[in-house]
Amino acid sequence: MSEYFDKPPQSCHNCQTMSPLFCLLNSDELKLVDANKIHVNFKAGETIKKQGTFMSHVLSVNSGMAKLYIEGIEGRSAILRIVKPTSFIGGPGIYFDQRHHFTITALNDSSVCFIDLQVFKDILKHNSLFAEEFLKDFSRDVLTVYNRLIYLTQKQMPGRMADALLYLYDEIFHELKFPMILSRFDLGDLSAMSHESAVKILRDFQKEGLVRISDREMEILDEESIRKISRIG
Amino acid sequence: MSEYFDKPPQSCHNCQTMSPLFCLLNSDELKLVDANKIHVNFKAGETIKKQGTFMSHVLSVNSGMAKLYIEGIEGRSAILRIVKPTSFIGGPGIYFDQRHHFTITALNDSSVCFIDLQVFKDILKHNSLFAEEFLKDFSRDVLTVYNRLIYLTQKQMPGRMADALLYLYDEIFHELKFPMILSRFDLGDLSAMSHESAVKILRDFQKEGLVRISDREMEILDEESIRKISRIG
DNA sequence: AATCAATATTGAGATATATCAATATTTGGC
DNA sequence: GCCAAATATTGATATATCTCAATATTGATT
Repeated sequence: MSEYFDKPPQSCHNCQTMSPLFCLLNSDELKLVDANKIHVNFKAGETIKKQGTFMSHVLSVNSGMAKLYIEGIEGRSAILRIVKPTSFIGGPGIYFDQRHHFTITALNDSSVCFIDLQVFKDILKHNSLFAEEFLKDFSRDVLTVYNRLIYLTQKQMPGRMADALLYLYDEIFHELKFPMILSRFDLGDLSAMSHESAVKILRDFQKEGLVRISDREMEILDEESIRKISRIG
Repeated sequence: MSEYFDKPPQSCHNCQTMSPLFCLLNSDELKLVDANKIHVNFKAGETIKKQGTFMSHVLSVNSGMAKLYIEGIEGRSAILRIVKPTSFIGGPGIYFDQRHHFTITALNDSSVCFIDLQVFKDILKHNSLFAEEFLKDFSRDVLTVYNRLIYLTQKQMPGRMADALLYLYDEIFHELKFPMILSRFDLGDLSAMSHESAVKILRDFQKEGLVRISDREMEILDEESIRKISRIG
């Protein structure tokens, strides 16, 4: 009995947390998705999808935050982006090799729908508006990676950390004060530096009054200066 | 009557240098492409497409090599890939914002077809086999960028240079001895280091007998060692 | 409340890498 | 073939960054 029935599997038709992409489906298509989806809850820290595994489904995150990262060399990771509700997660594996090319880990308790990949592809083939929007989404993600490639290879640590903070502000929380869901290790993985360096840079920012870090909260106090540090690298 | 008529504009139907993607078009679609394409020759060093400009066309490189790079911070560039014939070039701008997100410069004399973007999109919408192949192509490119992101941020210079050389061998020339079409600046941009560092690393490789560099030619002498350097970073 | 494990912090030292400046070499244009 | 400009090379030096090791703090579990 327990958890299994706490949240009765609801139909996609009256789902309040559907990712915007799926709003473009008509009733029949939604029914198809409904019949071929699996809904799973994850606890903070759990792995939602593991890099390298077969891509049997695409994902839609209904609630909770997650980090999406590439597992690189000798255990090091590069966080590509933070996933917030409600968003679709596909990736280059859909059309290339049907594998996941990143790992997704829940940062807090999350609720995720897994939609059968073949069903997803079939719908995409027949609904061109949906296809266009999917491609737009995918392309936006690609541009984020372009951007990350540039700033991670061409800026030094303070600039990279500033970019990481601005990313959290601009793209994820839209508030200068936000809950610090990322560990120092995570911040290092997001800005391509060791976690010790992440600590030191943040300490410097704090000393100069640019940010305030208290228990599980981060506040950008001097946005202009942070943006300047981002700019001058 | 000069260059204009040296190479009479040939029809796409009997084009011998069509990129593989376009081989999936039927006769009518090819006719449409034919009627809405422009063919241009470039000299070595010329800019084929400039980052930031409006994407009115997609490209197909018929002959010649080119470098495709992102213009980053303070004039620094990151080469994403080397373009060889015959290949299609689109990019994330097609579906996101109709802009070019990289610059393409001819490395030697090149011949390029520009295909009207709207025509391309229309065909894509109606030919699902073509669409699938396009997506596969695009996804492969994205994975290349993923890969580059990891190796540029997680390996040190010798590993990055080894990867650059192996990229040229594995993906572009398929021969251990190949023409050195890239300058030291370019090699630096391909492996995220200053051109002076590129020179020094190559000198070290040469001293240890791993490669041979002579006028405009590069030869990988000890592939195993180069692969090992790539692996251990 | 006590304990253990994970995370965070710090500073010292080692290392990787960029920058600068000087010189050499190559290349394209005349 | 000569010249100017671009490219390549080199070594010295400055700087950025990582690694290591030690300590502190926090969080989860009992």
